[in-house]
Amino acid sequence: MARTSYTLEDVARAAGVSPSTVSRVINGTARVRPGKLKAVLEAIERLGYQPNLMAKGLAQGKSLTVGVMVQEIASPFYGEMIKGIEQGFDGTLYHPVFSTGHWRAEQEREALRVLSARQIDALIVLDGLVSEEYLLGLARKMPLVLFGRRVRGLEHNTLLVDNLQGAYLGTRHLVELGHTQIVHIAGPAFHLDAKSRLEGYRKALEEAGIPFEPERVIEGDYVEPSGMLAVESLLARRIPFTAIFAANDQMAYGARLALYRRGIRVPEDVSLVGFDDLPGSSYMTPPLTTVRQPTLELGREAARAVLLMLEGQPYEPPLFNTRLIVRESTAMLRHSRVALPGRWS
Amino acid sequence: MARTSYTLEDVARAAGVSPSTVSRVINGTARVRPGKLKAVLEAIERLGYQPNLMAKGLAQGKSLTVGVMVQEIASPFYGEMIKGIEQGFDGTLYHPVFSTGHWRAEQEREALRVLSARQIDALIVLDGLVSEEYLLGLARKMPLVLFGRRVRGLEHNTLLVDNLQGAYLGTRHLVELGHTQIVHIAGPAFHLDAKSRLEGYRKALEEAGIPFEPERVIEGDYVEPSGMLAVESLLARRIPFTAIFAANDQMAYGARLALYRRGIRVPEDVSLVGFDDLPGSSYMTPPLTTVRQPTLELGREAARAVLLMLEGQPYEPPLFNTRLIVRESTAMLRHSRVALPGRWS
DNA sequence: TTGTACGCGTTATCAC
DNA sequence: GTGATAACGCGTACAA
Repeated sequence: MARTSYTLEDVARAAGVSPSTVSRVINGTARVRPGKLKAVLEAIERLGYQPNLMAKGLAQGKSLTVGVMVQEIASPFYGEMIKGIEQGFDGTLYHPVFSTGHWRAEQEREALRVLSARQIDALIVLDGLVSEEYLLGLARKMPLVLFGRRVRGLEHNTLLVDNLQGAYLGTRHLVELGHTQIVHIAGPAFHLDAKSRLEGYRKALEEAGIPFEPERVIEGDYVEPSGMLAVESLLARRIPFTAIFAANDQMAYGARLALYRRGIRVPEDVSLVGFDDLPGSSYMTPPLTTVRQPTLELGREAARAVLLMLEGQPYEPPLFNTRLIVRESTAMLRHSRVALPGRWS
Repeated sequence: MARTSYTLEDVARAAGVSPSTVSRVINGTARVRPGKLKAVLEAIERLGYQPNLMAKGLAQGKSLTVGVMVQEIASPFYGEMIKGIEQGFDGTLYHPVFSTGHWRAEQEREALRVLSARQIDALIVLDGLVSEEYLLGLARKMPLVLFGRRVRGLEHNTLLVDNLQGAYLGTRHLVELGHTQIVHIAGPAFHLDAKSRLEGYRKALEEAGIPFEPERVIEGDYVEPSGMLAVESLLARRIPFTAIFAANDQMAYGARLALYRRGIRVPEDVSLVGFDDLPGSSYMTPPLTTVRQPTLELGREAARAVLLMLEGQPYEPPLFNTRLIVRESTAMLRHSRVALPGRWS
């Protein structure tokens, strides 16, 4: 295993100039005589020289690396965001480095520790439970972009989605189809999004003059099994319903399976609405009506925000809107098929 | 923004020792007098000192970073592998850094370039089209672990899954249920896995005395829409079938939707088998019978292999087995319901 | 056992 | 314009 790669000095020697000149050519830091410029460029080409980013980082006190703390790397939702973040850094000198928190404050801190040891220049935090003080402390040290949390003092670093409006749209869609017995499978109570979506559901009901009943809200944890359990619980408690609004698509998938197991048809017997519009939702059987959240764009915007902050430019985060995607899991309520608890349990 | 973090020298000063002693304490490079050791440890603790990995890397010619070239970061399949890789490096000093190739040789090279600029110490390559020579060249420079490809000379760096056997199991399952009109939605021909799975399908048919008919094989591209198109093409050409073996779960999802659209029931009219056992497959309607590939374990093993190679230890890759997961998308063939092309098109 | 001095590959600050 | 020279923060011979 000979020398693994060339150094700036090698290039300088090959081009017959000083290392500083080579550096200047590479970074465009200063003008150099055309002749030398050409010689340097050729030498770089010929040797296949690649700058060592660690050395560059050491010298400049930068790492050209942006840390991303994500909760789960293999979830369809975060997957899209990660993809967006990657795209956002594409073509720049910066590169994202990921670390996972698994929704546990302790692991999140560990993840952040790992990232900071790598001298990240900026940080993107997707959801999580780590304390606000901790985040505020980080924000003092480097550009920080937050998603899914609201922290006082970090308003300008936070990407917001109008979850309340989205949930309102989803629920109103069911109301417009004639449904009145609409249950809600909510997300975890400590989750900001979940709270907003519950509010949106409530708002749509109230607007339609349908009484809000707490027993019609089941709290899940944003993954499939909880959606399934929610439906089973509803059925076991003989709570009648003709429509379900799930706080995210994954729980809607779970709910859909529970209904299938009981022979309850979607959408003939029960209409189902999700939230997120995951890539798989258009392939659910039947394709899922859901509230689209611009996940990919959110990731791209997070990267864009970081890049701007890194340049010292001001950043004003936009409010992201959601939109209803009507597919085939929702249908007009037909009275002959209203859910009869007795029939299902 | 004051000084962002402490240096080894700060710790040395605080502990009243020399920087080298601090270094020795941190790396356990040599024994130090208990008194000083204690002082150093306390200083580290008190200052909250964290070593600068870039400087460390520069000094040792290592980056403690492992590059991972993956084709798609937001796919359920690669998502699981990435998760496994992350888990595999957890608790070690190494950290994975990802870059995506999108199944395009040019982008793959770019991704590899980006990674090598970061001085990665080792590389994990998941699938792809970049030339064998290129991979061989990389393997000469650093530990390399390959998945999804076979390259002469890199046999000991390659993680292999017995795809042929898996496809055989999936197809045989259909045969055992009485099916004889079994179509295959294959993966891209240039894909090694796809070829093996096609062979497995063929082997199971031949073993059962069922003639292999090329027109019953439709080539897809491993994503949902192609599975949908495959079924539509079959139907349009009035090729009768009572069972589908899809080369991966994502295409099975697409096929399932096409069947739903035509009112063809699964499994009553057509049985469906996939491959991979993605996290979502147990929530398909009906839950998908599929051939499980130990994706998470593969990721973990890739990390383990890299770690061993990094230590200069010999590595002998195991052959990963698949196993059939029978769920509800397959059923005994009932003659009264054999697919009648006339009825469906 | 411990400290000093140097080098890792690059950029930044000087003079020239 | 250009080239020495000194950092950047750490590991590591070497000397003590």
